[in-house]
Amino acid sequence: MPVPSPAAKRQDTLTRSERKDLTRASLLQAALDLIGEGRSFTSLGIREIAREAGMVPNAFYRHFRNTDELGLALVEEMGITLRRLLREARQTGVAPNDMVRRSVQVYYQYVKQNRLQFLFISSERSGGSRILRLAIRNDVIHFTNEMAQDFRRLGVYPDMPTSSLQMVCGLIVTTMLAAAPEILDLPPEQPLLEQEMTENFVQQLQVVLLGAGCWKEKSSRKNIDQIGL
Amino acid sequence: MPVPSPAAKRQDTLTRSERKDLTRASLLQAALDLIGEGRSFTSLGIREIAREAGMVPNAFYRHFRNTDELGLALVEEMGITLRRLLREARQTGVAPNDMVRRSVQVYYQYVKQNRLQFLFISSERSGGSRILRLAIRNDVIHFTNEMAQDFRRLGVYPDMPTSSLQMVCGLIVTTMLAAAPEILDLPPEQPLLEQEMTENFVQQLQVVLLGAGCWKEKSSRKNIDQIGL
DNA sequence: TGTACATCAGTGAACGCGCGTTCACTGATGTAC
DNA sequence: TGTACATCAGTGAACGCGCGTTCACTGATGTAC
Repeated sequence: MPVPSPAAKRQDTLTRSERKDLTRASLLQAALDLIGEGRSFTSLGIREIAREAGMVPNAFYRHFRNTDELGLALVEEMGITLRRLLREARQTGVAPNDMVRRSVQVYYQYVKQNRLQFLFISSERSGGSRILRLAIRNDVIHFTNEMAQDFRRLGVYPDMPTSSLQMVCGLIVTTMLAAAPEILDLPPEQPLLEQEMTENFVQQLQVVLLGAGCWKEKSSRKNIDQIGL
Repeated sequence: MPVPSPAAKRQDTLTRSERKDLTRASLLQAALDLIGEGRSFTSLGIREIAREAGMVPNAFYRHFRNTDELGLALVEEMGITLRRLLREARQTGVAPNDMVRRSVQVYYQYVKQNRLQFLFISSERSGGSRILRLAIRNDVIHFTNEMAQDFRRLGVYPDMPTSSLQMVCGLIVTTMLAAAPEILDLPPEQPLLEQEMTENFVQQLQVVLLGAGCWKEKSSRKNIDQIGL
């Protein structure tokens, strides 16, 4: 009879609900892994996910009623990931030089490190099931508002009304999220392409921030129209 | 025996290949219709599309080898739609007042009128099959470049180098495309929500154009950093 | 112009397969006494 | 602490169904003479 390894022994001491949580987590991970293999979440089936997680198909029902419900759990995970991103960005602080470039680099690394989650968000944000789409959009709005609060707290654009600050942050978030799928589709080991994309991204954010700096409610519109567009 | 109606008679005079083109078009329309019913393109099947088009499943193969090939045909249609949008915007000309707001209204109407196509682009732009995704991204780059050429021709930002103009147009297009799914998910008959969304959209574009107006290659970066972000 | 033959868009039936869902079950974990 | 029972996460088998794909076909349209 084999002596149980420390790991096995540790597993043996888990309670039933702890084991259940582990299985649930492995279902979530299985779905993400399948997405990582190029499948789209919308096309995943219960049997497929259960198989990838190494269990019998109907065991799925002990954890989720259908794939949409599993999707909502993934959205929740993503919410946590986004909040973590903001926290990290906050800790980077308001550096004096090249702030935008550094933020872009942080974001770039973050997207690559959380590849599967960003793949999931990017593709389900406007495709697939309506329930999932709205849940993601809700989280994105949340994220945008938190960013606006951070701006306020850090004294960025101190004279700007809150609603305008939210509008500007919405624009930044849109730009960020649009960049994610391009980052993820980038062929690996192509530092030149990578640099070009990053540079483009940096410049776009600079344009937005510059515009926000000049922006003053209604009064500025006339000036814009005079620019000639 | 019934006298053939003028329409039927006209149909009778169609050549074989003309009839084939009509069937093909009805398959494309069937796919779009199913998307309009809330289905995502990725999850559509050959049998489903053929059924919606009123034909036997295997007739599908006379026109496309698989759903991806049909998707590429839809992307091509979309390319035409986008070019039409640019042409219409061009004809509107460089009006002196409230240019941005008017452009947004044109775009808003355009998205609603071409609802199914924009639903298709929005959801397949970053989800689903890689082939489709890349094809759409290619068309979007094309669209962006054409917009940049229009800007140049119309003398908008005359001192800006072409690469920067493209960067700015990329930002505008990103913002436009991000707005599409929100426009499409808007509950109907809610003029207040509609107005809020439009207003937000207008302001975001104003910020971008304002920023582009101040933007001057490398020299401006220092200023941005001094803003405090 | 009329006839005989070729083409080919669409049909109808059939196939094997993986799907979602159900059912009765097993046996380890948890609980009450 | 030990025992008897309840709970319930995961199993194994089965179901009916719609899927993609194949095959031989039909009959109107097109072509060659």
